[in-house]
Amino acid sequence: MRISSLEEYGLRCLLALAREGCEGQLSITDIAEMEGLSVPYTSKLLSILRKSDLVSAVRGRKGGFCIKRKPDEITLLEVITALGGPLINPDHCSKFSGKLDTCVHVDSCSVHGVLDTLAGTIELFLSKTTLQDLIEQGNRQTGFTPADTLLTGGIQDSTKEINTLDYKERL
Amino acid sequence: MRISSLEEYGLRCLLALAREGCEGQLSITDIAEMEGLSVPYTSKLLSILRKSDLVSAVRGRKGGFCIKRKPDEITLLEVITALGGPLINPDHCSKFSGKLDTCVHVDSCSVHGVLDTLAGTIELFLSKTTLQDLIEQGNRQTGFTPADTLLTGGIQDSTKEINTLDYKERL
DNA sequence: ATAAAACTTTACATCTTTGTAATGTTTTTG
DNA sequence: CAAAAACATTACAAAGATGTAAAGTTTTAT
Repeated sequence: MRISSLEEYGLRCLLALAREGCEGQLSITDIAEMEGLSVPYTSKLLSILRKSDLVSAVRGRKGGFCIKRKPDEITLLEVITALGGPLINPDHCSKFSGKLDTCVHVDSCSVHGVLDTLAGTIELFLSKTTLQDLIEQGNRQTGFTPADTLLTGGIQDSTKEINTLDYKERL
Repeated sequence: MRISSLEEYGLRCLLALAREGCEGQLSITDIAEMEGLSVPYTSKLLSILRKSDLVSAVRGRKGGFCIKRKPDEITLLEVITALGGPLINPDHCSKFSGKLDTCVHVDSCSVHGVLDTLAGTIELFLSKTTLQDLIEQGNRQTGFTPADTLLTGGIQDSTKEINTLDYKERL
C-alpha cells in the first residue's frame, strides 16, 4: 500500500499552482523548475490534472496553467483520485487473478469488508483536507508541523475511542 | 494508492490459517484450493508470511503451515506491513526522482507532512483491527457487514469530529 | 508572416510488480 | 531405503507503472 509517484508529484504541481491563487499562472517550465522535475514529466502530470478539470491551460506564447477553483474548495481526495484512481479496486471479487474464474468469496468476503472500511477511512481523511490546509501548513515553519503533533498526541486518543467504542463494539 | 495483490492475497491465506487456530494446520495445496490461487503463488505468499514470523512451516510428508499467534493478537498493520512494506516511502524527500539530486522540499515539505499524517491515520486503523475481528465479521452473514454500517453512519460522525475539531483546529 | 514560447500527444525505454515454472530439500510411510 | 508428499528457492515471463523523447499544434510578438 503506497502513495504512487504520480499522486505525489501531481499533488506537488497542483500545490504550486494553488499557491499562486485563481488569478495566478505558471508555465510548465516554471513548475518543473520549482519542483525539481523534468519538463516532459511535469507536462504529463499537468495534462492529467487538466483532464480531471483541476487546472486549466492557456496555450501560446503567454500561456501557462492556473488552478480552476479556490484551494480551499479542492480536497486531497479529488486530487489523489484524479491521479491514482480509486483506492480499492471496484471489482475486487469479480476480477480475480487466481485459478478460478471468479473469487471464491464473492458472496461472503471478509477481506472485502475490511478493505472497504479501510478505504472509507482513508477517503474520509482525504476529503477533510484541502489544498489550502497544506499551503497554510507550509507557511508556518514552526519546526513541528501539525502532522507531527497529530501523530504524537491529541487525535490519537480520540481515534482510539472511535476504534474501541464505536468500531469494535459494532463488530 | 492501492492495496497491492500481495497484500490482499497474503491476507486471505493468513486468514485461512487463522480460522484453523493455533493448533490447526493446512498445506499449501489446501490453502490454494480454498482461496482459488495457484499452488506456486500460494507457496510464495506463505513464504513471505513465514519470513515475517506470522506463520510457521512443518516440512515433510505430514507437513503444512500453522499460524504462530492467536488471531486476536495479530493486527492488520503487521500483516500489511509484512506483505507490502511501509505505507510511505521512508526517504520521501531524499530519494527523489526528479532532475535534482535531492527533493527541493527537504527542509520545508508541506506534502511530506500531510502524507505522514495520512499514513498515521491508516496505520492507526490497521493496528486496531485484528484477524479475529475479520473472522467474526465473516461468521455473521447478516447481509450487512459491520463495515457497511460503519461507512453509512455511526463512525462517520465521530471521525468528522476528529477532522474538524481536533485536526483542523491545530492546523 | 515568421519565429519563439508554450501547451499536446504519441511512442518508447526502463523498472517494478505479478504470477509461473522448475528444481531442490526434508520428512514420512510402506 | 525408496517413493511420495510437502515445503524452499531461484529464475523467468508478462503486465503495469515510471519517466523520457520527439514531433505536433496554438498563440503572441516582432
